[in-house]
Amino acid sequence: MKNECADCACVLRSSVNMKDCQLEMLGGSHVVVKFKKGDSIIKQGVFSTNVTFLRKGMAKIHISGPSREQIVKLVKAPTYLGLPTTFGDKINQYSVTSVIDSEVCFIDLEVFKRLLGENKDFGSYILMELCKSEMEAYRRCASRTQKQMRGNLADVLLEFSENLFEADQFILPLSQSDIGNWVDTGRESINRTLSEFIQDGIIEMQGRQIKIIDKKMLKMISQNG
Amino acid sequence: MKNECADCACVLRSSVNMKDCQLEMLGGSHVVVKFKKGDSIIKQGVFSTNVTFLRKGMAKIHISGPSREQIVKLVKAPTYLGLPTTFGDKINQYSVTSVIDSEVCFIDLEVFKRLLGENKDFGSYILMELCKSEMEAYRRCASRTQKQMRGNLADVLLEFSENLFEADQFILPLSQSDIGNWVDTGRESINRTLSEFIQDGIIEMQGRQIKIIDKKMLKMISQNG
DNA sequence: AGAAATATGTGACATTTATCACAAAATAAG
DNA sequence: CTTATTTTGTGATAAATGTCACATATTTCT
Repeated sequence: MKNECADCACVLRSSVNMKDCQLEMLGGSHVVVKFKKGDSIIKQGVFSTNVTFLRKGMAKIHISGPSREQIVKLVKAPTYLGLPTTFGDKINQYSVTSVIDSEVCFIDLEVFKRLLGENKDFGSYILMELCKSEMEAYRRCASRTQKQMRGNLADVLLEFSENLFEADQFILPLSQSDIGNWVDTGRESINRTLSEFIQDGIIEMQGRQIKIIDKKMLKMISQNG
Repeated sequence: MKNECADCACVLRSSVNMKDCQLEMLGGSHVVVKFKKGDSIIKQGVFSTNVTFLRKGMAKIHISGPSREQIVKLVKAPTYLGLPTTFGDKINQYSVTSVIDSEVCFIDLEVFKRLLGENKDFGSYILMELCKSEMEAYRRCASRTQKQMRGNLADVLLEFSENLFEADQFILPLSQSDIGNWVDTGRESINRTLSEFIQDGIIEMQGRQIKIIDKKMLKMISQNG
């Protein structure tokens, strides 16, 4: 396989000054693996000694809660997967599953750590990422629990449209019951609320193809709760 | 004021190898401030250039959600406060308020950053802390949203008993409405559920003095949800 | 100490969401 | 291409919790 690590790393190059020898070090210790839609990339409870980087595609991060599986967030490439689970413990604390065909780069943990120590920029980049995602987690949790259905579903649709696909039209990569697991409700409620949105002319839907018609209204719903 | 930084830092010494010169650097750039119960230590939305370390006491971390204030977690000394908010952005992303009389050490951000770069142990210690608290946030959020009242309140009581005070008897540092803001419900529900627990002989209560009688039952309630 | 503000206890009632049940459709598997 | 499995659509009902309304304590402030 061609060494695609420079590509991988170029994502970081914009913000991080990475020396060629460090790139080589990365290049020498990585494996790229393809995952199909629905394949498990990281499994909660399993021992792991790799840092995982999502090169292409999209994945859901989920954790098994007291009664059901909870989707914590959806991420798109390029991004590291499971940094917190990698550093805190050798045992994965959550699962990651691809939701569309994806490519993942597995990097040896020791090499990664050495890099962190050697390259100050890289270290603070990772630190920042962790901080951002922790803050994000707090905000989302507060949002989820305080808003009700319509607000939460609006958030999900906006998240797809604005962050994940950056388009007003997209194909939902999740089933309705997954969305339910994301916003803490049953699939039935999701289904009903989607129907309401269609009725109200906020979105159009055919199968999993979704088109956002009235984004302003969606934002209103997201805000007022 | 006597330079108490060696004390402060000794917390880290167990896990981190900190050189004396580095300790001195810290010592030269810190200010210790006392806070009374209820005082605001960090205010969401305010500009900040300090790293904040809780030397003594206990504090609540809270964030303003869409409709009300959400308590994210309670922490006790010794611990850093607001690392994620300090690094991600110069503007505080959440608030921290002392819930009992406390002492806080303000450290210059630049000095802290230099230290991070110089001392690899320290850097990875901080990294780990961030990872742990992110994982904790995920777990808690899933728990909160999936359990109902009794389960959540049981969790809160156990958190006080096992982690914060490490005793079966303690004085609640939060009002019932604060607890409501913590577990996403109104003060009325908290009140009623506390009464139930008393009725069931699980706890005793006089004013804010709480005594846990049947911890086993409390854990049962916490688990089954 | 006395007044004002904040916190607690408790009932009645409305609302939201969870749950169950079952049919129809769409996808995946052989 | 046909069968099995997973998803989606929709009604009826139950259960949990949010909300409002007051009374009573308790704390804080001057």
